[in-house]
Amino acid sequence: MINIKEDPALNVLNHSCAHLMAQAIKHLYPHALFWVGPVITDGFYYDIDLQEQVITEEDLLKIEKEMKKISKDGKRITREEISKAEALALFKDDPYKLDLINNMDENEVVISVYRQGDFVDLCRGPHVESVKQLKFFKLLKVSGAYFKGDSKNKMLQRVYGVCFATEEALNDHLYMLEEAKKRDHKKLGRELNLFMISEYGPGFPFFLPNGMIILNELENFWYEEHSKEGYQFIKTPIMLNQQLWETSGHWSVYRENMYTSEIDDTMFAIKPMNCPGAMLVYKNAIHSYKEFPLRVGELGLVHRHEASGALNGLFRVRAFTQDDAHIFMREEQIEGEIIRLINFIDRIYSVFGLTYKIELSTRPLSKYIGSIEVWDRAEAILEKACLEAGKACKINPGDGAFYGPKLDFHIQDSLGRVWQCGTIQLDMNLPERFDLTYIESDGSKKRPIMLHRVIYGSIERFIGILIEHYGGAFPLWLAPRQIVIVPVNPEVHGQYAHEVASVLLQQGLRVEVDERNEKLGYRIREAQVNKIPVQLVIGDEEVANQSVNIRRYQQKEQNNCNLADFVINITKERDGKY
RNA sequence: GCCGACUUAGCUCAACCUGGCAGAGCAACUGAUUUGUAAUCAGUAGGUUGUAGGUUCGAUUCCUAUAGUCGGCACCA
Repeated sequence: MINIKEDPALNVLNHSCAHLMAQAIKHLYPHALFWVGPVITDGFYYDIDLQEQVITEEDLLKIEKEMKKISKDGKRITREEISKAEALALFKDDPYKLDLINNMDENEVVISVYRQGDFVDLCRGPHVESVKQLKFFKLLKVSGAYFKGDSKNKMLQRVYGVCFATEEALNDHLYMLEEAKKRDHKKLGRELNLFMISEYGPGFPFFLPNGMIILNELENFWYEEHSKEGYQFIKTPIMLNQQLWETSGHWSVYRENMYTSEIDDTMFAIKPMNCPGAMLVYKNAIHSYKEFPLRVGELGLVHRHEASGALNGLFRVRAFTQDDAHIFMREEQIEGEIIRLINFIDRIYSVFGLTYKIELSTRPLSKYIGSIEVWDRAEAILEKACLEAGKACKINPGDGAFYGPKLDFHIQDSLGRVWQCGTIQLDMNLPERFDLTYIESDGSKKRPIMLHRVIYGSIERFIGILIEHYGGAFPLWLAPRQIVIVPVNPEVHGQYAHEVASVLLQQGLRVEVDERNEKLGYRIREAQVNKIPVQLVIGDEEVANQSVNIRRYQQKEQNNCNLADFVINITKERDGKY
């Protein structure tokens, strides 16, 4: 997907198109006031205060029409540099522009306005020379957006659009958006019977038999890989009492998002995070430096009361499984452990062919605990580890958790939306709150360093991302239905078909025999539609040669292969994920 | 939670604007057909139109509320 914001030519084009849209909206809604209209990754938007009026998606065509009219008129776009006083005078009736101008320092920035016909806007530019150049655009959606991004402020209306230099480029982009919609995990999840969400439990996903297979494969894979990395595993309770959450600090900070229930006059909360339980496990024994780094993993089911409007298929749910682990160590072990983790995460993602970006989130400006020196040191270690591991790392200033800095791994879905999956977080809070200790080599009691980390992030979300990433056509090891055997004539070839099936079943492959009373073409089509990786057709020839005829998903060619070789090849493919 | 849109058979959609017996394709089921690589033919069944109110002689259609879903915002794994 093209990043319009980072393409210099498209950036200018889209920015100018945002102005064109604003001009058209001003024509149609004379009372409209405009806040800002920036370029984003997939186009542009403008935030508008329509004062009681509403733009709905139906109105977008009308606005587009007006934009085309203005574009045809072909007015030049001109730049003027003005003083702050002049700017304040020019926009004296526009509180939004006054807000912007008042926040500008004349000595630092040049204040400029751009004019096109009857429209003038405060803007840094640059812009195209004439509105005539803005021909191939499309308004895509309209939504609400809080003024200055703060939910305490009033909501403005935000209209999104996109602009290209040629009709082909625009059409390609729109086509791609349509294609991406076909990969939507909610749609594929229903079609392939992977999961469902009932209105009786908004945000609480149900996994269906096919989805369960994917879930189990991912969990098995996770356990295997973590065992190799020296992890131990635990399972901590779903519910723990109020006192524990007070100790962890969640009761005061996170209470709104926690589900609670009273048991025998004591308040309990369903865990929104696994850490406090893991702390109790650590404290259950006395630990020595010799055990470090102590890696304790847990596939932990957590529940969080997420805002209703945030829910979105498997991407955002109220109950999910974190592939959590807590690692306890000495300070000098941090860097090595983090490098090791980055490589581990990289290896896992590469199995799925997922690309990702790492970001380092640093100390928040206000709400944080611990000393600045400790934060600086921790951030430096994270950044260094990232560089040592050979990964680029963008810095997100002030985005860290209150308890420590973190490295976040961001993966893109099919619509180009970015999801945080993996994260490595240093925690400077919980070891203190739970008074965790270990015995140093000199016999003294010391406080261990602890970090939390996840790789999938949430298995539910990760499955959503995988569904879209693969477009529902999973690699063999993950495919819920791996092989369909289609006897040409079930009555004649059915017996051999079942013999083949039982050989494959013994290898732990997921096999079905489709002996329905339907034409071969029908059954093949059905297997293709259901994105089943391997179809084996069996007729006279195959029975005679003790062979199978192989056709793969989305391929037309067929190959004959004797059964024994096929079994070897297919199991090798399944087990060779990397 | 906020803004907007949407909700009709298992799925995809029609009828709604302009109130008057709720339809189609796919899937399912039954029968015929016995099939060589993306849809064989015929038939059957499937619905308190998300829910609750209201307007009306009459509501899937108009109005109100509510739930859920989707696109964003805010939040976030």
